[in-house]
Amino acid sequence: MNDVATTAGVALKTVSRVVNDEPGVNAATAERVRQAIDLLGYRRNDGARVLRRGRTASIGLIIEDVADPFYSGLSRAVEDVALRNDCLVFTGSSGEDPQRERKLVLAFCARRVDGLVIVPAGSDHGYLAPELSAGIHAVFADRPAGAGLDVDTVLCDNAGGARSGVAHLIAHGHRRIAFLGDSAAIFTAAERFRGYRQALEAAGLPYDESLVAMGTPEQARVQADLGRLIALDDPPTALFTGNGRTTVTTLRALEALRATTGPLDDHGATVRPLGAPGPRSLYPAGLDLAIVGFDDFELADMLTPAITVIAQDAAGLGRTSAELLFRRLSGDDPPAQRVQLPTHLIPRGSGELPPRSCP
Amino acid sequence: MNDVATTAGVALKTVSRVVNDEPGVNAATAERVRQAIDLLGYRRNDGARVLRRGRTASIGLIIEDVADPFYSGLSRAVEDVALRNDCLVFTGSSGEDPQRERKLVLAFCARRVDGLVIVPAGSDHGYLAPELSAGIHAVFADRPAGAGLDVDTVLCDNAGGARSGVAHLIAHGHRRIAFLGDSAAIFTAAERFRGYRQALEAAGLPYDESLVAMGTPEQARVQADLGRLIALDDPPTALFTGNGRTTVTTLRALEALRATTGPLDDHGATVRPLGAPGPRSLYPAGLDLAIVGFDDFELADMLTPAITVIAQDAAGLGRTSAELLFRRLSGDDPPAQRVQLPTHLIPRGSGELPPRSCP
DNA sequence: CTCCCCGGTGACAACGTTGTCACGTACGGC
DNA sequence: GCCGTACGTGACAACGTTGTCACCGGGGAG
Repeated sequence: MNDVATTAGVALKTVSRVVNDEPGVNAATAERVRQAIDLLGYRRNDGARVLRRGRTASIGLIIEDVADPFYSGLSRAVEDVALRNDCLVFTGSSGEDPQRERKLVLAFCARRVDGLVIVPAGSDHGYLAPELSAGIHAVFADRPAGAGLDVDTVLCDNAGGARSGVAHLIAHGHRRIAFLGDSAAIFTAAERFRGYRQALEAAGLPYDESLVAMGTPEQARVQADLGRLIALDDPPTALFTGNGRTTVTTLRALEALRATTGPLDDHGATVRPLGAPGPRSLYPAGLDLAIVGFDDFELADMLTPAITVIAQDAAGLGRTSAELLFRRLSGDDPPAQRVQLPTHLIPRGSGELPPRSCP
Repeated sequence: MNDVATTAGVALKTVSRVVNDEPGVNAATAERVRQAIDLLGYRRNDGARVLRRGRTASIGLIIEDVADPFYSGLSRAVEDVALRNDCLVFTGSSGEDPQRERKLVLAFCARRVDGLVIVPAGSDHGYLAPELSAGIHAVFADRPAGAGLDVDTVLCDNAGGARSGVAHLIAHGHRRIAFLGDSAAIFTAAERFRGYRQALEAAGLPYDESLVAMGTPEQARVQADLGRLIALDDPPTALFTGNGRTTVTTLRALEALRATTGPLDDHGATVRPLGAPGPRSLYPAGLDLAIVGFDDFELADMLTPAITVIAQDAAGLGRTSAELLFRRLSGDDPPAQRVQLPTHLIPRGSGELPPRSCP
């Protein structure tokens, strides 16, 4: 900028004015400055600008994993809102690791982002308190902040969604419904489990601990759990899966178990055209389970049978969080609020299967 | 930092030394400084640090859409490499819009990112030249830079992959193979189309323009094109789809066309257990097409039939690009290179279907 | 005893901006 | 002729760091 000023034969401040489209510069002078800028290939250093002005026009986004479709949808929505506010986005994946989350948050704060959208991995966010009181705004998305932090929070109706999914299975005649979910330490998983129990209770069905399997969505674990469920004296006729990853893993595990057992030949199984409603399984008893999954996923509608899901709105989560953040950044300062986004059930076939007839 | 110095009763510079773990500070003094830091909740302002030192320890990543699984895989890989180099990542989605790409790149440059990983949407990157000569390094991923820019580039073997996919179909007896791809203006689409023609030529098969349909992967367009293909006097017996999105859209379009035509009853169709090898279609002649798709996608293996694909390595693309970038950032300065990553064919069923027997 | 070196510390400028204030000129009204 | 005003412009400090250099006192070598 100094060079530009010298070249144009004006003072530093005049260049600054031209660069920032500030009024009060003679048109001829401005033109001379612009020529110097082009000549020297000058670009304003936003870092210095930020240092002087205080606002960085950037926000930090911390999610569990950009590569997960749920979070990448959320991510894109945040980015769009940010861009609309002339704001750039630092993105970081915590990978469900509270240490990495903390490191990223603090790194973003050291860069003096104006605000943060956080999908927390950990449950202790004490480390954020100094940053918040230093004026960095934070919004928690998908999961709430640890105790003692008074921040805006945007959640899905996890319990309600799970409740309606399980109720849907009950309405289709199921009485033994298993719950397969993520580790109970994760907020959303716990909430969905709560919804599961609420639905059972509302229908007057007993809660049976042996029908519950929660943990990391690894194929091996899920498959082992499914094996155990099927081997029960009174096995489940339906599954409720607690998130997209678990749903897919469960489908894969079922496929693997079927391959082990071997498909039945046509005895006792009804052949149905692909995609037709009301499919009946070709597989051994115990493996023809109804399924409802929490969270929609690509191609759920193209599987056989198509998978009934409780859809949550990842983009809505991101958009709402970002909008809340920018409202605060623009000076608005209402008390911290908690927003809950609705879910909705998409019946596709797998959730409408009746309990298998021949036990 | 000034406050910390005052509180601890030392000079500014001493605090700086403590904060940066520089040697030459008395242990007792350092301890006093650290207490003052904790007391005041001080965090170093990395913006100012950057201003003074020149390096920002951040890079910019521009992709087409974070929400697309291919790019989100790439994105995650870049992020991981960056984090390993203690570097933060600005992410931006261009949405295939050259203007937005340019805006994002320039915004990142104004923030003085150390380097850029770009999946270009446009083909004119003249605007980058000043930035490059200003010392910002750039690596192009997935698609090459516009003419005249001498930068590192990491690509997939698009032509080779498509060639092997089409050759696979030919090896399974197909002679009429349609190509459904993205707009020919997109580099990868053009390359894959080139591979398609190479494979035909290598097998001595004629190239028939009426078997080609390129454009945006919208359901309506793809469906119309499929309708046209099927209505040909000499319709294709196999499809090669040019990217993941197009593959999925094509599957959906086929499903829709089948629904229109209505499924056949059992006459002339062989019933097969789900997931068993060598499926035969239940659908009307003309709709039981073999398919090979470029780019793997989640659940491709769970569809009926499972979809044979040419897998490309999105994470590898991201990792390689980022590593190339960081090698340059660490001072290495070899001439710009072009890396090509291999693809590999994953046979799953849909690509091994023979041409339909009854025409 | 003198000299030199070294560990510990601090003063100061610089990084590239922008906000504040003040300067100088021209102009219209009294 | 004088004042007030408006406009165009510039000097300067400040943002929060860090690199450079200089200072001070103590201890070992000569």
